Amino acid sequence: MSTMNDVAQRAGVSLKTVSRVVNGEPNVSEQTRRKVDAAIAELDFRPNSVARNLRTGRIDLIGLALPYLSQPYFSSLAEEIMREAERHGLTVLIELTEGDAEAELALVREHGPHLGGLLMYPVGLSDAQALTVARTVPTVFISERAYDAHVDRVAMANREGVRALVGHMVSLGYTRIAALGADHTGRPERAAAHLRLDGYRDGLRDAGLPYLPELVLEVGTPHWNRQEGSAGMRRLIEGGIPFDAVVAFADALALGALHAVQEAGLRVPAEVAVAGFDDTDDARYAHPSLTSVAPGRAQIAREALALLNDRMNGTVDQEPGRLVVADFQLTVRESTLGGMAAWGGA
Amino acid sequence: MSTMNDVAQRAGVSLKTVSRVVNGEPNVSEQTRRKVDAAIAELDFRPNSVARNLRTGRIDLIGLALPYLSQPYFSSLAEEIMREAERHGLTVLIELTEGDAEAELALVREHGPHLGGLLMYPVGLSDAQALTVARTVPTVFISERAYDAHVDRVAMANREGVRALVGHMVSLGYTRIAALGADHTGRPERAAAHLRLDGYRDGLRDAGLPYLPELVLEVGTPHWNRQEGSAGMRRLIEGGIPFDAVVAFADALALGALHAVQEAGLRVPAEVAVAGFDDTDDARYAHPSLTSVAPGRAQIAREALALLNDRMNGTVDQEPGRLVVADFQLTVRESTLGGMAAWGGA
DNA sequence: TTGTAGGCGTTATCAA
DNA sequence: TTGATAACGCCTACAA
Repeated sequence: MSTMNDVAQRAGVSLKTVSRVVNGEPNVSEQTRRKVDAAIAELDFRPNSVARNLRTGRIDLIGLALPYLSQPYFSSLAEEIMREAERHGLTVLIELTEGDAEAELALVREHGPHLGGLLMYPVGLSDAQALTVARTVPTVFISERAYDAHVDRVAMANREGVRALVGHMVSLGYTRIAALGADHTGRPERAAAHLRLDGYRDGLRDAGLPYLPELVLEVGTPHWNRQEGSAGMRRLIEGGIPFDAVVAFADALALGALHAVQEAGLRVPAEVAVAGFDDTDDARYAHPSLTSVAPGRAQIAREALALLNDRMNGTVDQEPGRLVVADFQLTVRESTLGGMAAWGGA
Repeated sequence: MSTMNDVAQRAGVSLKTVSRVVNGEPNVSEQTRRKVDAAIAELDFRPNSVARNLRTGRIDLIGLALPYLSQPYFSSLAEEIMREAERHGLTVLIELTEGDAEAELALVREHGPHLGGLLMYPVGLSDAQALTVARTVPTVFISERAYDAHVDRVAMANREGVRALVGHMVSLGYTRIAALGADHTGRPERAAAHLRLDGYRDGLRDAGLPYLPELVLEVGTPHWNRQEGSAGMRRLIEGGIPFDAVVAFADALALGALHAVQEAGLRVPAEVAVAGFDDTDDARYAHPSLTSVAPGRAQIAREALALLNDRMNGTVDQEPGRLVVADFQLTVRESTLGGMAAWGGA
C-alpha cells in the first residue's frame, strides 16, 4: 500500500496538501488538487483508516450486539442496520451475546473502548449494567424494555400494533379473540409480552369487548417459537373454550397456532382468524399467508443510527435517555381476510 | 482512556517495561511486574488496539462477506463463523454484497488492505476478479464454485449429499424420484445446482434406475425459494407425469414442493416422499418435518478459519488453492420416513 | 533486567 | 494557498 508520503512526493507537494485534498478541505488551488488527484489515482492510494483513527481519536467502526443471528427478526434487523451504517460511512462489527448478561458485558469491556459507538439489543442486562455499558461507549439500545439508566433507545410500537390487530379482527366481525404469548411473571426482560398484552386489552376496550382470562394464553418458555404456539393453541382447543380469532404476539407463535388450528379441522379464516407480529418472511409464505404487524425495521435501523450518530459526534446536548418508537404497519393477508390473495403473495 | 505512559508514570517505570508486562514478554522481574499490574488495574488501562495495529501492521480483524444475512443458510453460517473466530481471538466485520460482483470488489478495495483476512461467499466474482481479491488480502472462499484463480476454498458435499438422499429414497422403495432445482444454463455461479444434479444422477446409477429428463425440474430463477419450489412441483403434477418422491436441491424448494403436493391431495410420505438440502430450522419445524442433508455448517466454519489462520500467519507453505469439503449428514424425518417422530421433533 | 530513540500513517498547529 | 514539524499510542531495535 502506498502512503500519503508517496503521493506527496509523486505530486511534488507536501504531506499536508495531500491530506487536504483527501479530506476535501478548502484552501487548495484547483491546479494542485488535480496534480494530487492524479498521483492518488496512479498509486492507487487509499487512506489508512487505522492511522487516521489513531490521530483523530474518532473511530468509524460501530459494534452491533445481538443475541442471535439465526432468528429471522435479528438477521433482517442486522441487514437493515448494515445498510444504514454504510450510508453514515460506518463499518459494522457484529457480536453475538446469546442473551447472556455476562457476554453482553464482556463484549463491551473487550471491544467497547475501541469502538466509535455501540448498537445493542440487550437481554440479560440489569439497569446498573446498562449504565456501565453506556458509560464505556456511546450506546443506543434497540429494546422493548425501558431501562432506569438513561440510555437512548429505539423500540417497536408493541402496544399500538397489537391494539390495531385486535381492531382489525373486530372490524371483520370476530368477537372471541384469543391472545397467544402472554407473560405473567412480570420479569422486565419480557417487556415485549407485557406491552403487547396491554395492546390486546386496549383493543378489546376500544370495541367494548370483555377481557376474558381464559382466552389469554401464556406460553411455556420465553422463546416464541412454533412449537410453543402450537402447544398453546392445542390447550385452548382441547379446553373446549369457544374462540373465533387468535392474536399471537409473534409470527412464530402464529404459525404454530395456524398449524394446530388446521390440524383440529378448523378452517382459516372462515372459522378461526389468525394474526401474528413481526411480519417475517415466513408469514408471507405461510399457507394461508399470515396477517401480521410489520414493526418498521427499516425505520428502527434509521433511527438507531441517527441517535448513535448524534452521540458519537456530540451533536446533541440532550441527556441520553431519548426514546424513539418506530411506526408500525398492519399487513393484512389471507389468514384474516380469506382467499383474496394468492398463496405466497404479499 | 489512560495510556501506557500514564501506567508507566504511575508505576515508576519506563514505557517499554509496561509494554513488556502487557504483552507477557519475558525479562521482567516479578516485583516490577506486580507494580505494573497494580498500576494497570488502578487506571483501568486497556491497550489501544488502533495504535498497536498501526505499529505492528497486524490486525486481529477479519472480514466476512456474504450476499445476504436474512436467508437462513447465511445467518446460521455467520453465527458459526463468529463463534469460531472468537476461539481464534479474531473479531469479525460483516459486509453484505447482495451477490453483486461490483459490491464484492468494492468491499475488498475499501476494507481489504486494512483487514487481517477475509472470508467470502463469492457470487458474482469472475476468475480474474477472484484473483484480485486474494491478492489484496489473505482470503478463503466459502463457495460451491471452483475458481481457476488459486484461492483456498471450503465447500459442501453437494454431490455426495444428494447421492445419499437418492439412496435413502431408493432404500425405502421409491423408484420414480423427481429432482427439483436443476440448472441447465451452465453458468458457473450456479455450480451448486450442477453438482447436486450430478449427485442425483449418481444416486440413480447406484440403484440401477434410469435418468428420466421429465422428472428433472428446473426452477425459474436462481433463487431457491418456496414459491419456485411450489410452482415447479405444480408443473410436474399437472403434467400428469407419475412420480413417488422428490429430491429438492434446497429446503426452501422442498417446503414449497411439500405445500404443492399436499394441496394436490397427495399424502406425504405415503404417496410422495419429499426431501431437501441444507437442514434449516424451517425443515425441522415443517409439517411433516422434512428430511434433509445437513451440510456441516460448524465444520465449514471451523475449516474456513483454520485455512484463513494459516494464511494470515504464513504458517503454511502450500500455494493457495487448497480445497476442503465438509462432511454432510443425512437427517431423516417424517417427510420420507412417515409419522414416527412427533411434529416439530428432530 | 531495564530504558531510550525512532517510526508506523495520518491529522493538527502554526508559520511562511 | 502551502508546508515544516509535532503528535496520536504503541512496538521494535538497540543500548545500558
